[in-house]
Amino acid sequence: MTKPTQFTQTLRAWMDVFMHRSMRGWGHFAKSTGLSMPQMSILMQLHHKGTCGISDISERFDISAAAASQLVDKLVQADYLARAEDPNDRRAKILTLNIKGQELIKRGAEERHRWMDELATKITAEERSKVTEALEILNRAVLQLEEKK
Amino acid sequence: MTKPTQFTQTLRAWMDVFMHRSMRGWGHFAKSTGLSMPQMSILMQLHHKGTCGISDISERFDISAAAASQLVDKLVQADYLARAEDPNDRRAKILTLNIKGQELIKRGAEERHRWMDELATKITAEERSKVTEALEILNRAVLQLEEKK
DNA sequence: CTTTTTAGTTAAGTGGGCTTAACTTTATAC
DNA sequence: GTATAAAGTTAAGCCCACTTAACTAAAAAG
Repeated sequence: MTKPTQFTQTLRAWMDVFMHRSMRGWGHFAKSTGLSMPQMSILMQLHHKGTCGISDISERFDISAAAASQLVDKLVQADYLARAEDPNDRRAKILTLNIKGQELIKRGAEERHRWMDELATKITAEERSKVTEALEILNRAVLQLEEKK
Repeated sequence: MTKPTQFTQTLRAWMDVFMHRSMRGWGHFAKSTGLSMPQMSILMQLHHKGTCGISDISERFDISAAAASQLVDKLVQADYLARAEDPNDRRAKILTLNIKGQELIKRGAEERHRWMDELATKITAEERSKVTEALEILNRAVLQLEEKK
């Protein structure tokens, strides 16, 4: 690990700002849609994973299965996601975002992408390609990290 | 804006993963400390800004002044922050993190920094310097963006 | 085939965040 | 100097997330 301090410091600084903005952004967006933050988080989780069961949500957010079931039920009733029976295990449910849910997440993401587009205008084309390359490196590293688990 | 698509796509991919991890991380950390997410957010906001008043919190999180006052009161009673009178405007209060609050935030940040350190082990020294440079570019761009407001 | 474990639901009750409304105190406007 | 606006606080009440407990139904274990 050569020069870990500068790397870490820079990454930290970036993280601080970036996370601050993201969380505030999602919070406001959730409020504007009438959904609570936990509900929105479930939709995001589902967007990320594609599909999951009640117990997955329970684990991810560290809440009881009962709480997960109740939250999901509201989202199902509001038509944001579908809850189907798992053919392989008839006790389990398979949750998937339906169109309304997908569009909601897309809209939320777009709002925050706007900030990134603004960011893009503040840097030159040359810098932009450097940043792109760097982020690709990071994305690849993340994949490696996730695979190992 | 030359090649905006690749840049945007990469930034988006990074953002997705990164935000997901950060939010889950903070959520779990908040729970482990016994604080709620709104309370934790106030501490983070204060860590970020250094100092602010009740009305600032009210605006930032889009809640009523009453709600902000109540949340702050709990944090004051739990000794996470200090609420002093503003000498320039005796109606207003000046909120600052005290030692306990600072250490809490530091601890929370460190936990997520551990992930970044893991990330650092997945990339070569050469890549690391590229990434560092790129993130510095982004940080500078963010500063420019914030100044303009 | 019986027992136990696992996935999920339902119900009752708790706690916390949030709101509105009424109020105090200080600053600003005219 | 009086009126109005602004910063916070307090209280009452609502809603929602969350928990525990009791339950159903299906899978796994023995």
